[in-house]
Amino acid sequence: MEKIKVHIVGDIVLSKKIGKGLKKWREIFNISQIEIARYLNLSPSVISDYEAGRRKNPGVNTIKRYVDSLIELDKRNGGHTIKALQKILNPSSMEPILQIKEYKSPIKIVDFLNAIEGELPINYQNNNINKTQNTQEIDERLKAQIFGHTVVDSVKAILEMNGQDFLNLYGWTTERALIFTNVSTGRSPMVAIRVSSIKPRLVVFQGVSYLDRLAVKLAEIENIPLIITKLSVDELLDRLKNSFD
Amino acid sequence: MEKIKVHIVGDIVLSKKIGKGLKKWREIFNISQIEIARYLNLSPSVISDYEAGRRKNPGVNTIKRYVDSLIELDKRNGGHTIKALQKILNPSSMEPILQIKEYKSPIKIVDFLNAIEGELPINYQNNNINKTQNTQEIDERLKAQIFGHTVVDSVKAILEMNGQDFLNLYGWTTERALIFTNVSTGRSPMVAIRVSSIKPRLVVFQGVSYLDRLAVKLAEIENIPLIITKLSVDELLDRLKNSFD
DNA sequence: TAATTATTTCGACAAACGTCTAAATAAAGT
DNA sequence: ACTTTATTTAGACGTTTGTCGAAATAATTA
Repeated sequence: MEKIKVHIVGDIVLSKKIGKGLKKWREIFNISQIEIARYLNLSPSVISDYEAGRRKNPGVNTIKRYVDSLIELDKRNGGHTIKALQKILNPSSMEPILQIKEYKSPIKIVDFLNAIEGELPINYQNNNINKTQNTQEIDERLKAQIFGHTVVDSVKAILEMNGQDFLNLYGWTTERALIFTNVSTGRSPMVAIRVSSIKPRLVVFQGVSYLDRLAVKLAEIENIPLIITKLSVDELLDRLKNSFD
Repeated sequence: MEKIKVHIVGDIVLSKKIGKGLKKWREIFNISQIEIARYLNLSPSVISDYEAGRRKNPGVNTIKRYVDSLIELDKRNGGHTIKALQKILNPSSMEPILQIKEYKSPIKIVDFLNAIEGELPINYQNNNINKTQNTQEIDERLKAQIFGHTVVDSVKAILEMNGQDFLNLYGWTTERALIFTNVSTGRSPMVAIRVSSIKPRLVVFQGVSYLDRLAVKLAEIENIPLIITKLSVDELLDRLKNSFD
């Protein structure tokens, strides 16, 4: 919110014509001069004077109060303009999460892999794109530890979650497995991880019909081990529920 | 560079004490009051008055000239502070962006659509999923206005950008067209928009071979008009460059 | 077409700004 | 300790801002 305000104010102050800058943002927020005047307890002609550039060097308080009014009035209108920011501040439904668990002690990825009958994708093992991805290095990374897991229905997640929601997948640590069920190709979940700022330690796909090449490549770029399991959703949830305690 | 200036100016104007805000940035740039005074052809006491908050509501030109002097004097001294700030505020390469433009005045989406020979996807028009998506409502939304556009190579964008980079696509307003080139199915770009906090006003796909159904559905959920263009990348960039001035 | 609402234009005026100059104080350098 | 440089403080004054209110114009609605 504050960051957006800094950008709006900075943009207006640096406009070649301050008045036009004010008007531009008022139009973006879809608010009338009369509404702003009422909010600020000013005559409507004052707002028109501002936007017409009657004064060549308005004071900074004028700009601040004008921008404040845009934001507050937008809020009152259940405002779309700052809706994305409001979404960030108010987490929405967690329904796409099927199971989330923090472990009492860290678990090695190789043990996790065994518990869910997971396997590395075939072309992951034979990949020549990243020459460092040899057997020895994969073994090294499978020795890494995780502290929890989150199971997500990937279809629901992609449809219902936004950036902030994505952060909520991580519990208290990102050192965890992120498990996507009903995946199909795997591209969408991996793209979502790609654009997210926070990365899991391990990604597991359940329900793969055809593993997408870009998904594999993105996993490599992110340096995240990618595992496939052929268990059903119920069986997977059961195994996870009764393990790692 | 301009972005840094917007950030500095916005930060100063929104400071609880403008004078302290000015001083903070002067100290960051490691420049003396006397240097600023010389640059601006003012008496040194004037700069001190500014920073001491002698006047409660200084004019925007005062702030602009002060910040200009910081930037210009830093440039003369090798630009070290500017370079450091660029790293902080804009960490990675902007290479995936092919073109970014702010319009001098708002453009109707319908006019934009005509300029790039854009069309609505077939199943978008006939879709029954969202019953409100009838011809009349689509026409209404095509009357909406945009204030700029960003053209992005979608393959490079997905591979090289993270969440913060995605915000950089928006210039100074989200009321813009986001144009993805070399799209193929369109699913990845639309997923990326899905998980991003900030949404464009309009999405354009270039280079579509098979339009993905999920991409269309995501556009509807986000309430973002989705347009397809058959122009080549070069032709598209050319048309955009020479339009909307 | 007429009524209503929104915006623009402009004169007026009290308050505040922008800047100078002079003198004092603080900080840095020798 | 002394000198030099940087910064602060305060009085003064011409210029500009912020705002009101009235009237006119433009846009929207009935």
